[in-house]
Amino acid sequence: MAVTRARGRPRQYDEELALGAAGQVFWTKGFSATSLDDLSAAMDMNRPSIYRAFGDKEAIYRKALTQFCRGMEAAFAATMLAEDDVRKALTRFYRAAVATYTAGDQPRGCMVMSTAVAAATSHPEVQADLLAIIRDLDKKMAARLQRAIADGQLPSSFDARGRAAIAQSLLHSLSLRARAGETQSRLRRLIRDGVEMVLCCTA
Amino acid sequence: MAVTRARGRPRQYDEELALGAAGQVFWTKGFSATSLDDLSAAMDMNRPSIYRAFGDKEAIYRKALTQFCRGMEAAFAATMLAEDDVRKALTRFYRAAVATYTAGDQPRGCMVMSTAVAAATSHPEVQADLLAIIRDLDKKMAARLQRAIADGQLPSSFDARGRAAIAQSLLHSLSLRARAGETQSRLRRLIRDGVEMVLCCTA
DNA sequence: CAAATATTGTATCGGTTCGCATAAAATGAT
DNA sequence: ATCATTTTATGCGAACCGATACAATATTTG
Repeated sequence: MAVTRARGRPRQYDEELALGAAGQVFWTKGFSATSLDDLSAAMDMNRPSIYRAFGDKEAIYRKALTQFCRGMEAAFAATMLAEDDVRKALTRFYRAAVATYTAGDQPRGCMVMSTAVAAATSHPEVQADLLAIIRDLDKKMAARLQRAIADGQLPSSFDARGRAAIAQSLLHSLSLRARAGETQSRLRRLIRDGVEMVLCCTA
Repeated sequence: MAVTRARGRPRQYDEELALGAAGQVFWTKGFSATSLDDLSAAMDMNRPSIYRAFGDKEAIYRKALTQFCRGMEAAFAATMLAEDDVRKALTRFYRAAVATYTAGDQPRGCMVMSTAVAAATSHPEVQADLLAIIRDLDKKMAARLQRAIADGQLPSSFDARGRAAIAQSLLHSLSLRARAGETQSRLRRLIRDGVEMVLCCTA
């Protein structure tokens, strides 16, 4: 059976693409510095269409943030989960993160940490999103460390949950420093030292 | 000799106080979400007076940021430098940081990390300030760790500079998590684990 | 073809933004 | 008392803000 097309006038925009374009603007300029005209231009949609499709400015932002997180999860899977050796996995993960943080004309860090944080106080739902994102990564990270324990790469005394938070703090710092314009070499060094730190066994 | 008063109409505002009031608003709402009307109300000055006294919005923000950093430096001295034992010093420092990050009705994190980061891409001078602030704390932290080595509390093989960056990454994470609304107990635990991490000797 | 449905485009609303021009007020100097 | 100087206060304007009302367009269904 053929694909039954929707009833009315076919939409010109691609939802995923439009949201991605919106995300780029938010990522660069931040939530409140981004105007609907900015979004309209980037998404190639006029404002009424945007409202109809995604809701108001906060709703657009949150949808774009969710999309960004899907990308992060994919990157986590492609680095942390795809590599068996924990040390290599962590290194690949951080390097991939820094690569996206510093990509483009100017470094932007992580969209979540660079833009959601500022918006959190004035927008409770964004704050809730932010907390959920952080805790989710804590969980994923802890699970990966737990796996390393099961694989015999880390001692059973290793505190996976505690270290997971430490591991994420490194990511926070990399994002912040990247957006601050820190040099690649310093970021690389932080990764190197940080990985050892996260995995080091105090015994 | 008596204090020679200024020539014209005496100013009603106190520079330090007004800047502090401005900083509070910026800290809570972020740079671009803060309007001059917000500042005018908080500083108890009308807009033209603000412009005359501090310049435009960005200049006000940067001055407020500088004032905030002076407070941070004082806190650093009161905790890290006043305490001889490194472990206790670090713990006191982080706890003091979290205390200010979570003070008030709603947690706001650190003003620098919560607001300057978002503004950095659109305001190059703020980005430069941000980088300078980060590097300055790296230096101060490294010097303190170096002192601990000299005091015999850490082995001479201890990499003070590398660990200083790690130590600051913990601070970044605490700020971020605080603003995200993380619970006090989780923040405390991160401090506990983090201090051990920073000081742990891989040897 | 006509009706129903969905998206797009025009045009605009009321409110807010930043920055400034100008006047008023308060002091010291002469 | 008058002038010079400094700060405060009033008020404005051009631009922009987010959001919506409404008409036009394009497609499926019947």
